Amino acid sequence: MTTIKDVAERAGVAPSTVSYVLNGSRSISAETRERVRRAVDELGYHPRASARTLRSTRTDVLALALPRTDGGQRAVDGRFAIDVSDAARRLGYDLLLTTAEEKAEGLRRVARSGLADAAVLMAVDMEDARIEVVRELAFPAALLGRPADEDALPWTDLDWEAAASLAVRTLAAAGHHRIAYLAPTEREVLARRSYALRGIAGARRGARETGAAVRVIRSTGNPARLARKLRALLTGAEPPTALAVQHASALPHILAAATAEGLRTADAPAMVVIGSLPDDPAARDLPRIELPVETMAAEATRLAVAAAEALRAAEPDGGGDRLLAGAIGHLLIPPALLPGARPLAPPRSP
Amino acid sequence: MTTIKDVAERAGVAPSTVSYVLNGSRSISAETRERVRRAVDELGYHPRASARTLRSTRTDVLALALPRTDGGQRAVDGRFAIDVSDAARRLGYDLLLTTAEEKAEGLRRVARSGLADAAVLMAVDMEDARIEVVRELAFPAALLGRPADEDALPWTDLDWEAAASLAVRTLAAAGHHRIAYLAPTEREVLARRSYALRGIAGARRGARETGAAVRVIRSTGNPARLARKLRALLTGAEPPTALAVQHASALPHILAAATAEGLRTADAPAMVVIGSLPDDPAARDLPRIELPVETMAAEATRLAVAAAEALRAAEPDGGGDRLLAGAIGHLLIPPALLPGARPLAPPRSP
DNA sequence: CTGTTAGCGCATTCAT
DNA sequence: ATGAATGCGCTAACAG
Repeated sequence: MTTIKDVAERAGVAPSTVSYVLNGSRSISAETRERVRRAVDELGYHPRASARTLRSTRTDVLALALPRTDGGQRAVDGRFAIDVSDAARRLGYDLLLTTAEEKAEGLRRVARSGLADAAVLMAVDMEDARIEVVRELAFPAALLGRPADEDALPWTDLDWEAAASLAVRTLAAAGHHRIAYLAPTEREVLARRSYALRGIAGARRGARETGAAVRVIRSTGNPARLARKLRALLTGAEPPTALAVQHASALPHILAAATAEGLRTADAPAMVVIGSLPDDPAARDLPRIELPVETMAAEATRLAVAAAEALRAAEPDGGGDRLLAGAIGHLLIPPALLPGARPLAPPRSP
Repeated sequence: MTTIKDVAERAGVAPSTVSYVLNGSRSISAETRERVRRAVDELGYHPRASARTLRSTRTDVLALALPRTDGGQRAVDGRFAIDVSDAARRLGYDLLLTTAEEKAEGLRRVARSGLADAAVLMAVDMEDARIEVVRELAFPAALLGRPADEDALPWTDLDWEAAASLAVRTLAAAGHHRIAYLAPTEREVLARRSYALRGIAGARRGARETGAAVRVIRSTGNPARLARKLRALLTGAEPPTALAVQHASALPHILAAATAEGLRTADAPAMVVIGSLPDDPAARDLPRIELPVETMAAEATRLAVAAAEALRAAEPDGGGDRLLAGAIGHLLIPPALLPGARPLAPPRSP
């Protein structure tokens, strides 16, 4: 309830002087600066964000557009959300969560009401409707994921294709000729999620590069169905001798099934995991390519902030949105294979 | 860039009329209402949040105060964050994440700058410094966790004490007389996190109630140290025949160690899990008491919103903060034991 | 340079 | 249904 006027009165100066002291946007004599400082402290004054924003058209808030997903995915999404929040805070921004119910409605609402300066978009699809939305609104945004059109907006992502290919090549190099690639869930594939499609493409590329037979299996969020699928795979004709697993969140299920069906996972896993969370204890002992959550979060945040600043810089002139197209940055993160506790198993002799 | 004035002009009415139409805070003739509606659509008008807030002193934003935790915990916290975001949206609020770096600084900043109408506080400690902060600022808040002082603020929580006690009693009823209780990490215990201390208290109570010998072991986030701890426990003198596990996020590690050391987890687990996430595949097959994330998130959000509304209702009078103390709600959620895929193992004969 | 005055940004709401 | 006042902080223009 205390305003800049109260502070000014108490310090015996004009309101504008207080503003200048607080923003440092002008030199003020050390003596009055001190007086103002003291008045601020004594009154516990803090500028009203809404007033500041109304005047300056900046909110110092970033929006994070989350997808609406099922429970299994939420832990991963939430992890990203927290890391983005950390990164944002380090750049002086707060983070507003936007769980997009329908289409891009939440994002649209946040952008148009001026609740945020820029947005980070999670769970990017190959052709993502939100890209059109933010462009149409000329709202600064960065993608946490790599869309089909790489020049539409700045983005960052793990190189899923390279990761999947690396996983397959690693297994092939260990002597495996029949490999199963456990992709993300059917649902994610059908939604054309970027990471899912690129992972599958990478698996296929790995097959071509090595000559190994790679069977791509779409996973499922339903544990019972997943177990049946895996059993059918491992007990069927020409079963694979190794597994590359992109559906990392189901790892415990997969390990259980693989162990039960004799894939030698317990003492020497014939398995590589792709995109596991850095602290996932289920993946810890396996050879794996981790999801670089922190790097991705930091970079996407940086790109979003950069886009917001570019817009502010361009605005005064009037040229505006065309200019921005040229300055779109990317960060494609190469996969790193972590060895796991035990070396990769050689294939069982048939 | 389009304002309420533009709309008014296009519709041939006064700005205030547009406002009334948009907020429905007054009856307007059907005819002009239509004209205004059309003008809004044609211009794509959306009210500026900062202007609205400046005037009305409400933001329709809720703050979520997150703790600063290590990676392992972040997935759980993030899950909560998303569920709170969902719940908030359903009540017409957006959610602002506040990763509290030092003490309650983030929360304080958000409250004082008027960025949010109320806060939900996560990861509550027994004596939580943030409680004092929000009371001092007269900022509406609800706790996602049960503090020592249960009447300071509204809160909701799983009844961890009852849950731990139930877990111990369940194991005892299955014939186990020596039980180990794997509590949360040392770090959480030392931070005096409410759920950790109450869980341990419940385990002790369970021991008293059943006469079973219950050894409480604090866990650790370091997998290697955890493995050593478990090995020492299971191969030491008088090893437990069953495990109650509150450190659910380390479950894969714990299962591995328990299996290796001969606790019969693989075919018939002598184990109950307390506070696992609803979709955690690692806990799925075990008898467990799940963390009711969705219920807790919804309730905490509801309480926070209720607190905000109570404050708004009280404000005009002038009575204010004293009034609120009487209307503090709680929701203590009783534990529910889910059976797991296989029945609980009888103890091995010694 | 340092400090002050005045006007602006936009939606809400009380009188008229 | 309208006009005008209001909420709060920023900043250009002005004065010392």
